[in-house]
Amino acid sequence: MTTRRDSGAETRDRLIEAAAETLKTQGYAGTSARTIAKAAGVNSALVFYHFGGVDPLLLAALDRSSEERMRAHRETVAGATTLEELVEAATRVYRADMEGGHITLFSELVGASIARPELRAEIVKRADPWIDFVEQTLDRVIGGSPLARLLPPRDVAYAAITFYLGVNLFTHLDADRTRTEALFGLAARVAPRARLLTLRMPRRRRPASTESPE
Amino acid sequence: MTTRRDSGAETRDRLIEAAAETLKTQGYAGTSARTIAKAAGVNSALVFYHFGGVDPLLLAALDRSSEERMRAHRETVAGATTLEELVEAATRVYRADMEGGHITLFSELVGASIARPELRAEIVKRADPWIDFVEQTLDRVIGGSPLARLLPPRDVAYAAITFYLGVNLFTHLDADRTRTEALFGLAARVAPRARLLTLRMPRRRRPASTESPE
DNA sequence: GAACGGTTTAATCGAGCGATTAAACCGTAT
DNA sequence: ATACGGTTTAATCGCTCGATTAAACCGTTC
Repeated sequence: MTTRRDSGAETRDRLIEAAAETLKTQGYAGTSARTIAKAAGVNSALVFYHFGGVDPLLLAALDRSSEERMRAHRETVAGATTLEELVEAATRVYRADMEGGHITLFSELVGASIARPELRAEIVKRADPWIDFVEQTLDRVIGGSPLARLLPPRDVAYAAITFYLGVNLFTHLDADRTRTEALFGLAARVAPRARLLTLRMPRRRRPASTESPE
Repeated sequence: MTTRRDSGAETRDRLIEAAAETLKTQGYAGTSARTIAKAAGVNSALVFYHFGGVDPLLLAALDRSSEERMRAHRETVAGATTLEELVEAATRVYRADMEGGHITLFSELVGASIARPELRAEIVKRADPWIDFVEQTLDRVIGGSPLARLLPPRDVAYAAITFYLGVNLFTHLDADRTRTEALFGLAARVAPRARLLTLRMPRRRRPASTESPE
């Protein structure tokens, strides 16, 4: 029973949905209050009435997608207890976010924030939870192991996010997705070896004094 | 001795320079014929007279930067004969391209090509030589080693480019560059171990029959 | 049934956009 | 000296942009 009084909620919903879709398919440069409103089947002035502007609407779209993905990823990753399982879980995460367009949403806004200082602060605020998430997950799985000293979870988290952001751009150079699949294949091939590192590297404790004159 | 007749060459030069600068600092959305021309101190109609449009000018700017960087990188990487040296050389490559803004130039255009099919084809054409370059370099250094079977140079090249594109976006989330420095630190810490993989992994030649059911 | 108020609409503003054009500019060749 | 032609300029066109506004809409409340 949709009364007119609270019909704003549905309009906001449609706008957020349309904003996400437009940003994914048209990029930031092709995203405007008019194009979003048209995709939502709604008057463009409502973008400003409900959200105060285009950028706040896009951030709302990112927030919705982010919350949904974060929930899904926490579940995906929760069961992983070895590095091998974690790499496999991460592969599923990348693939899901890539196919669902969440990476595009995220990285388009990161790119857009180049020329918009006020937007950048908002994006950073939304990126930090993801970095923390990766760090905590890594720490849970390899924390305390010798590998964690070679690869500090925080730093690896930075690398993972960097790679994550790059995936979006790379897939656009790769229309038929064969190259992207090669990336997943690479991860799948490396994953089984990953655990070997955690187990065997600490064993190798030779006096490395005479190692190599370079 | 600049005559008016061939003054077009200098104008083209200034436009290319200004186009690169504008794209780096303002992003694609903030780059227009007018903003570029203003930065070049030149009438905006000359963008169309000399280049036929904004996008061709931006591609020309990318080409100039690309050629210069490719030349520099071939030199940087030429001396590397071990995987460790190669990782160190690659670190210098990433750092140089990041600080010089070439990554921004590249990835901004990749991002812009989301909504522009005709631009995307041009970008792909310009990305392939870089993928080939990484692949050939990897093949030269680790080709034939058992590591190359675990990490096929072509696939690793895809991963390197993906990471390369991500670096640009990540640095924009990282105003003070401490996180980015952590990435370089990570590479520096991993590099010395990289060679161990090439040397010691082939030795481990156990009958892998009972390894893992998976 | 009349007033209220959250929502929606159409019209509009000034600005910047890509692109075009006619005219002016000015070395150079005749 | 004069005409040529590559280059540059200012003006202009049609368009889309973000944003605002007054009026209309309509379920709710009294």
